[in-house]
Amino acid sequence: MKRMNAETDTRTRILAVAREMFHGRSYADVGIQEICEAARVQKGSFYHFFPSKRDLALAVIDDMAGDWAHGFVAEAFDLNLPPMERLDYMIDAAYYWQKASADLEGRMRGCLFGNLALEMSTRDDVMRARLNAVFDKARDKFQATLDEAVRTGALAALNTEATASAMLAYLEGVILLAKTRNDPELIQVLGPAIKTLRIEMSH
Amino acid sequence: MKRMNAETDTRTRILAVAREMFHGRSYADVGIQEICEAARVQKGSFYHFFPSKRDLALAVIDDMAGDWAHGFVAEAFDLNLPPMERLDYMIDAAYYWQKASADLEGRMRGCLFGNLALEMSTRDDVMRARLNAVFDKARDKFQATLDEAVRTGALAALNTEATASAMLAYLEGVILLAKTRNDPELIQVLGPAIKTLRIEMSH
DNA sequence: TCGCCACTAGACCGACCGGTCTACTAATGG
DNA sequence: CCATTAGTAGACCGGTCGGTCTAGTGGCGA
Repeated sequence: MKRMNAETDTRTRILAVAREMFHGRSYADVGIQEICEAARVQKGSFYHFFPSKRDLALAVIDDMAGDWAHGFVAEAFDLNLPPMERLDYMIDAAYYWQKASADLEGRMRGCLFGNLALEMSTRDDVMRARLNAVFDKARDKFQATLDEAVRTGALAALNTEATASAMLAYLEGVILLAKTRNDPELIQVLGPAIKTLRIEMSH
Repeated sequence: MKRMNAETDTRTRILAVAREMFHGRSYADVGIQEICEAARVQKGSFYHFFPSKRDLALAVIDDMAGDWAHGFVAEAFDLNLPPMERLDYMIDAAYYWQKASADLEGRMRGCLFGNLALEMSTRDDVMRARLNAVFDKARDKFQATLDEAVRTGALAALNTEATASAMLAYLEGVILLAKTRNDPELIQVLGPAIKTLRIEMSH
């Protein structure tokens, strides 16, 4: 690498702008030209860093998944809280995050991964697989939490893997509904019920 | 109307083709020309019936919402079954429906309304409102079922409106996750847990 | 029978799409 | 100090987008 200073690095700028735009609109609705303008970059530079729009999207997914893993998801789950309270913490975090963008831009953007998953799953298997991996990681976090809750006796024994998937599904569903209503408050109303979800162990 | 025979009516054909394409791919990914070719119709005819692509999408939403209301949703909820078992019936219906298209086309298409909601909610408020109305109707079905379950004593008193929303959210979330995994079986695994969802009455 | 009009046919439009290409700049390693 | 090369600039490409427009066509009511 020639440029080692990454602060306003071109690639980073493209990535940041693309993330915002994909999140707030959709993959298909955002053009490369538009991204370039917003990032104050020329087409030539863009295609120097990313072979195609699709590869940019893949990079955006990885980028945000990384931020997630080291950001508020890690916070929510690795906290010094009783396991079941961590779920409340993470619902809260989701709520405040969505509320912030709703207040700022007037509309809820929902979950980037969920948005992309529904838009792209039937069109691009590689992207689908990537999104799938992100969801798997999230499910693992839920499952670890549930395992701990069972271990400490806070929760009666259950199928933690399936229940973890169910919780992730519920979270995505709540965000979907809230986005459709354009009302982040729905997350606060419905969110806490995530703790009631149970899938028993199969015998 | 001049043409009263609606069987292979042009408008109907366009609507049917558009529904399939929007459902299996996405709004942005499907072009009008493509729709016209598949429906064996010329652009002129298309724009005779629909003022714009967006209006077509609106019509598709209404069309499918109608089919739903009189189709399997009505079946699932108006059945002569104990209320809580109706939920199982409707999970089953969702599973078989998704499995059918997965087997046929190799990929799960998910829920047309959920797909469109995430793609279009931030771009078109009218479409968002329309989708929202569809979800509201679905929630009402859930709520009526829950009310009945409470009335018959099958379920302890709870906030039926909020719980109904939660159930709808969960269903959409499960379908989202299953679509991302491209695995309809997930609906069968996670679906039944919909009955464990509970939001208590606020005091 | 004639005129009206729902409907069809398809050429055409400007804008924009994702992507390519060549020319240039400038920092770096030898 | 020069050669190399990462990165920038932006004109350009064919194709497709949603949408328009004009010229029919054909069946039905008067």
